Amino acid sequence: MKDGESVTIPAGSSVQEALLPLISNKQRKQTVAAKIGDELVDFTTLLTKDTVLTPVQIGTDEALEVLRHSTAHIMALAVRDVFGTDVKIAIGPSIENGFYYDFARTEPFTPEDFEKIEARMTQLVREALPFKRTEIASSAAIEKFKAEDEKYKVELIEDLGVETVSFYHVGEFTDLCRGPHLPNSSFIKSFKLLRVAGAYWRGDEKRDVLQRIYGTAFFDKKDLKKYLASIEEAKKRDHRKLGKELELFTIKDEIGPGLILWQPKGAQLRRLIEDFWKDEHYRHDYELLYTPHIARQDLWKTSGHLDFYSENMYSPMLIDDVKYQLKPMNCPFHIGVFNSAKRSYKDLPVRWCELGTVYRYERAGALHGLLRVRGFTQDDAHIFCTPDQLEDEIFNILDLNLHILQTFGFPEYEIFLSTRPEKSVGTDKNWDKSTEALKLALEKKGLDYTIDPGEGVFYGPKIDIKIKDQLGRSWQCSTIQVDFNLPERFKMSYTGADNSDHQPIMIHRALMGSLERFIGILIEHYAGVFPLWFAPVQARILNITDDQAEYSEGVYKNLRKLGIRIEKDLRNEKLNYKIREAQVAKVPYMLIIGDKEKDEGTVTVRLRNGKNLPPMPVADFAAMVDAEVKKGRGY
RNA sequence: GCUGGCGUAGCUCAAUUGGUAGAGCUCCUCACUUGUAAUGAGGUUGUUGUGGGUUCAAGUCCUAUCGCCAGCUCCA
Repeated sequence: MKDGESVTIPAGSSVQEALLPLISNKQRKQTVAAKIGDELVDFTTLLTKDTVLTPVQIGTDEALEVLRHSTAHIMALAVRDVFGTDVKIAIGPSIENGFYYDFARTEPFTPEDFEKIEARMTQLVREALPFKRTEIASSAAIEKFKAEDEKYKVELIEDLGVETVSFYHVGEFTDLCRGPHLPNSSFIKSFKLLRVAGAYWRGDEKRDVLQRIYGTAFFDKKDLKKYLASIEEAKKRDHRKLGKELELFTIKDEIGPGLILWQPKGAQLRRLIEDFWKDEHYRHDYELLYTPHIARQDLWKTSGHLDFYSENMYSPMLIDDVKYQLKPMNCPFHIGVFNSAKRSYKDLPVRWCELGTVYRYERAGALHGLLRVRGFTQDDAHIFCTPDQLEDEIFNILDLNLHILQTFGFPEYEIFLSTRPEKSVGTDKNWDKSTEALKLALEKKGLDYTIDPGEGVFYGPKIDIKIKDQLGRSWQCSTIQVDFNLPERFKMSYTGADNSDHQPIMIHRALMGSLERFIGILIEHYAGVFPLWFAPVQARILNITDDQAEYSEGVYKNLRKLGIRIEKDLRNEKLNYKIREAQVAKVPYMLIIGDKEKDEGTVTVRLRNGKNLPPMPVADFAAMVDAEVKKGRGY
């Protein structure tokens, strides 16, 4: 049979018995499992009725999943071989990019242990141990595991609440497992243990802490190499490392964890992003707001944050005996602006945006560079509109949203529409109508989306947008949320054409999410090599000898006046040295000035890629930069 | 917050079984006046995160605390 083809297998035989005679030798080496519909099964699966089977071959995601799951079992077997059965086993699934297995052991696993485990695994793989499946009554399985003192397995089976469970045996190792698995361990061509970390039994922090060993496996050594290289690449691009090297930001113990200090270059980068953001909002008919960082505690009572968000809020401070709290969100302030005047239906929609800095408590272990902080700036906006305006407003938000993300170099999206959860406020009619409006707006914009049923926030449906970075990792930045709750709590109203009061619908939205986090993502996406339009430094002047210092100063002042982000390196150093430093600093243009340029009133432009442009007048360089910035920024 | 690992100069790192800290870069000085990725010489730099403790002696051991890292957890 041909690759990818399906075949009907009569009842009574195992997948292996039925399938192997039908495929070539070459295909046998390539086939690791099979599929019945969407369900993965392995060679040992016994077919109880006539079934349509599709072989699963190396090269598919399913095959990788099976491989990694089996490798997890081999690792568990190796761990038992090396450290004995005092090491208790929990669960060992395949995950994105690899697998893990959770163990309970008194001593921690060390890097040296990894070598031992890997060495043993290599032996086990060579032995081509078959994976065998058996089914057994749950009660018998529980007894077996009780006898072996495997309490995690006992609990798993008890919670399953089924009559029979399946076991997989490989070598001396028997594990409760749904499967499927590889035919035998020889398919495991290349694997690596990556790290060990604590993990709670069943993710519950009140329960035992287990040791989780992470690893990965591939059918091809080249793929493993590629994967390890991509981990290295991610390390090189780590925004914490680049942020230090490029002098963008710093975090100081004495100031506090999760609090960012922007250095001049980082501040410049941020200003450019903020300016672009403000300009685009102005062009899309938004008005800008500024609101304070603290408010009376009563405000947070009214908004409901004290009831359902206080875990993330900092303790109150007393001002003239009145309690105030740092803001975790900007919305109540924007509502305050709305409620500062009597509004007419003719005023709607209002679109108010703010780069609002909020403070939220994050657990110490969650903090991470710019990506997870305690004080951050949301690129926030709130739109107040009538129900009829909702669809158009969502459409316009999507338009602005995608435009901004695209301009920053993110053309790929995953979009999710989350619908009403069980616990929620608002009427069915409102939910249905709003959810429909979100759908229509997405469709009108021609966007594919996935529905996340019941994943909406309690106050309304929402759209989340994930972007993909240069390394293929996805990040959720944008969120667009409809809110029926706050307008009610703050008694918001506008006068309709019928001269009676109506409640506006509120939309919360953030496009970049948090500026800090977005900049962290940008640093990693571009590996610090920013496009000219938002590079904190656009050019650096390098003179060759002191003889051109005065001319260079003039060029510097001239370009700075023209708004070019320019630096000068007029030190008495060799040109090679200065070029190296500018290169390491990832400066887009180096302006080299020797006697020739001084005499002709020009600069020689060296690009980041090492190539030179012919000498050009300073004004031409400024015009070139200007044109490139306009191209990148859009106008 | 939890588990494990870690904390030495501004940065990157070194200090044999405990024996009063060292290198490169940065920075400063001098010489060199240099044409496309590191010129040479000299010099400064630390309460070894912080507080206790053990010891004749602690960067090394114990303890508390702060912070960082990998995960877990959390992220209406």
